Amino acid sequence: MKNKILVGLSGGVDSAVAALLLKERGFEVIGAIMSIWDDSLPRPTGEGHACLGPEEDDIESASAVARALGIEFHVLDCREQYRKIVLENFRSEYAQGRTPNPCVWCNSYIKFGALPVAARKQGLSFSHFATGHYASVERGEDGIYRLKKAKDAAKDQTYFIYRLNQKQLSEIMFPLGGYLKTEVRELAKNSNLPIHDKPDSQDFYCGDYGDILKFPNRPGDIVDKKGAPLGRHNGIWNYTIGKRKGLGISGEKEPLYVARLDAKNNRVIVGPKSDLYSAECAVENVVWPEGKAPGSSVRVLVKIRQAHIPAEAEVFPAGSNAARVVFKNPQMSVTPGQSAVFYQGDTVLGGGIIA
RNA sequence: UCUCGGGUGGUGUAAUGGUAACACUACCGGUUUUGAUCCGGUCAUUCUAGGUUCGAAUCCUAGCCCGAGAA
Repeated sequence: MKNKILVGLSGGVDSAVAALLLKERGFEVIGAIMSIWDDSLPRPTGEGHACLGPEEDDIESASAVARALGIEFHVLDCREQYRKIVLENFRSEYAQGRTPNPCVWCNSYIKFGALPVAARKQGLSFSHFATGHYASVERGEDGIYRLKKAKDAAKDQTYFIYRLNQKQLSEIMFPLGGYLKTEVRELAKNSNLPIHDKPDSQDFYCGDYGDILKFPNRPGDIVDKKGAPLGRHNGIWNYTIGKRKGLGISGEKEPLYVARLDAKNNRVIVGPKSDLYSAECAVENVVWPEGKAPGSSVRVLVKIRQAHIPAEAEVFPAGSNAARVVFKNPQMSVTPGQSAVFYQGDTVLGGGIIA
């Protein structure tokens, strides 16, 4: 008996090759793309490919891939959930002077949440759900599913999907986990997939974030640690901790970075790089993919943003959904709203949102 | 009005006779499935007008402007 696999297509190379590989392995494959773009939003002006944007082209690409592979293809409406969960979080976090990571929310609750649910609601039946993410899932001898890093360390996406739970992990397949990006492109090309030379998408949204946030300007001071005004801003949501560009403060001996966002007083606090290091941080909304929090503190490697080199740290669980992270060496730009993901070797042990 | 000091790119400084340096900002590009970091690149003929000199940001003269002081 063949398992039926639903593959989440994006219109890009990775998901296309994921579907290709599954098909070659003899699975019956169904393709689906989720629709998240809300036409009431202004059309982004920027160039390039982003997750959120008018999606006719992506749907067309995904459809072409499905045709090339000879598989079923469906468009699943996830707009409502996307708006409620991802965009809502995006706005509320920025409003509080925090820096959200929409990819984390989208993956856990839309791609690996609303999407398969919508598919089943539409009558599709499948045993597993696959995507083109660079990550791996392994089932241990103890029956527990573990999320592990991809072979291609540079492309590993576990940081974005650490919130997946046992139920989700049990039905997920990541066909690309053992491949390098270069190999994936090669496969796409050799199989004549129509999108083999499509550039990687990189952004969440390629327009002006203000279009999504819809916040009116709220000017305030940019100050140094002592509170001395150095410049002005039009809204603290235009800044994130560690940001250097765009401050417009000249004549300093060394570059200034955003050290803190003070939502209450509508101020951006800046300082030299040396002001950006934190020895520890509190993490909330913590999840433990294996099921429950460790009984005691654990030594792990913690990644506090995508492209951060994981840092040695000790995590002290506080109840089931909070924790305190103490870094061995202070880390730069520990940013509230971003995720801290805990790794033991290649395995994702848990993670949460930096408080 | 007088005296002293000073006027170099968007900002802060350097170069005191040999064709303008450094940092910051800004912009452009690269890296990056979070507009972060990081990396590369670009941006001044030195307040104005004369003069001295083979040659001046650097010396001289006048003007303009800024700061400090002065019945």
